[in-house]
Amino acid sequence: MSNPLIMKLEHAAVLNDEDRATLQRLCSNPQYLEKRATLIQSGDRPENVHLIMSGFACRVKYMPNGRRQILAFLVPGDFCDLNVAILGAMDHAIVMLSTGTVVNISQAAVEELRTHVRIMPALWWATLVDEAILREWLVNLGQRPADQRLAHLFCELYMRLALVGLVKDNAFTMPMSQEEIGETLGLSTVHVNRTLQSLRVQALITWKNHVLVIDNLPRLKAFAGFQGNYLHLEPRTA
Amino acid sequence: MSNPLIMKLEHAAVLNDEDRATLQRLCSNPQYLEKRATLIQSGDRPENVHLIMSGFACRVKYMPNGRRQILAFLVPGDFCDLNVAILGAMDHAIVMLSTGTVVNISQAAVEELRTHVRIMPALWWATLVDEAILREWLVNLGQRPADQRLAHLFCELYMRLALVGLVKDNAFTMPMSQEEIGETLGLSTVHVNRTLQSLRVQALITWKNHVLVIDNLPRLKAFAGFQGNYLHLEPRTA
DNA sequence: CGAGCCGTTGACTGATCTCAACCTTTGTGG
DNA sequence: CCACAAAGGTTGAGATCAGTCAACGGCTCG
Repeated sequence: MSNPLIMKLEHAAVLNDEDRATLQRLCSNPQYLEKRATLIQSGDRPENVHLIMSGFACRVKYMPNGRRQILAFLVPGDFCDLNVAILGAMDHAIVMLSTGTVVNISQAAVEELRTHVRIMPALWWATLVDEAILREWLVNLGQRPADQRLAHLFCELYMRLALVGLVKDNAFTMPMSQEEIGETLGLSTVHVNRTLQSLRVQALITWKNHVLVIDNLPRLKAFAGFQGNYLHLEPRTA
Repeated sequence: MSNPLIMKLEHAAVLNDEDRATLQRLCSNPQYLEKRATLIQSGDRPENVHLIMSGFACRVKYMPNGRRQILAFLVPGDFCDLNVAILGAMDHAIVMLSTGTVVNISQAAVEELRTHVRIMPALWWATLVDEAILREWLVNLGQRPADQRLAHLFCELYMRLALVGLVKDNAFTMPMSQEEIGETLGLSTVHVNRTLQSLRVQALITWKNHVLVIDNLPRLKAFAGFQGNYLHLEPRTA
């Protein structure tokens, strides 16, 4: 057993066994979902909160011209819409990028969760880290050329997936297509393809069968200009 | 008297006179700041929370090559670092884009503020709207060409500034330079300049002496593909 | 009156996009 | 087990949006 939510929140707060049990109890009854399944539509006022247990999902906005922009990757341990009750309605959709499992948590259970003194700040920490990631993605689109943009995304995923135990032998599963990477980074599919080849030629990455291997993470980080502080993983001194 | 913080939060929650008095009390003793003054450095663990009362500031990340990406505009009524205590350290800086006034609020006062049942959710609403704006900026950089990108930014500023009473006769103050707009939208200064001229020629905007006039907002919105729902200003039905 | 910042313009370069074709892998039904 | 279709990956050629460099003009402020 290894619960990605618990693994993630352990980085935000010191939890005790009771906290862990509370969180574990939430995660029963996961629901199986296919790739491309829409978890939440833009405009929805979901009654349940969704938590990714396995597989990848993404936040996405659809444009009038038929294109779309992927706004975030949601990996195991990530909430999709924890705070939607505060905002009222979703301003974007949530879509699966792979098959996966998701648990539905009622608003009442979320409210109950927020009464736990160590869990509540950890949940807000997760929300604020999501926002910090969003800021770094803006830097990525605004300032970095395509090759560094790809490399930076890979570094971030490496760090985030390592956090929940999904990196093994410097490798992790990348279920999304090149088109979806393009929709994430504001690049055309063709250019993503050529850029990936360039990264492979430079021996910065290997990508085959939806598995990404990063043999030399420091080198990839240097290439991308990756500074991981925005993930706020350093133990925080009181 | 018109307090931008109160005006803004009235859109998030129903406040009573006591709430308004509490908020008003916070905003005494504003500090005057020059353009380009750094409010907070990246890495700081501020003891005080900063609230913009007049003028513009921005969130910004500096790149190793000397460039920078502006991540958000902070306008009157916006908090700079309301939740920094949860994250531990700032992952970006806050810099003034114009002269302005800012109030410093101690962490203790913020904690006290969060005990008010109507104010607390309004503060989280403000944080989540900031995140929603960030998502839309990502769409802006990832999907829209330069002219629509500029137009979209102007539409958003119009809406946000109208909220705090800073739009008069379809016009508002735009204190930032073209270079700073470029740093915001991931465009070169030269290209911002040419794109602005193009918008002027199309009679979509007028910009002179740091005042932006939008005579026909619906037309500008249509041009930009602006959908304001991400600002979450609609009155929320319970 | 000069310095410096900001805005403007022209010429050239280059990163990325589009379109279109073709190849490879995967999944499915016969 | 094969045949085919569909999806995803790859390649080439040409177009274009946006960047760079460099010069110049006009304010503003000391």
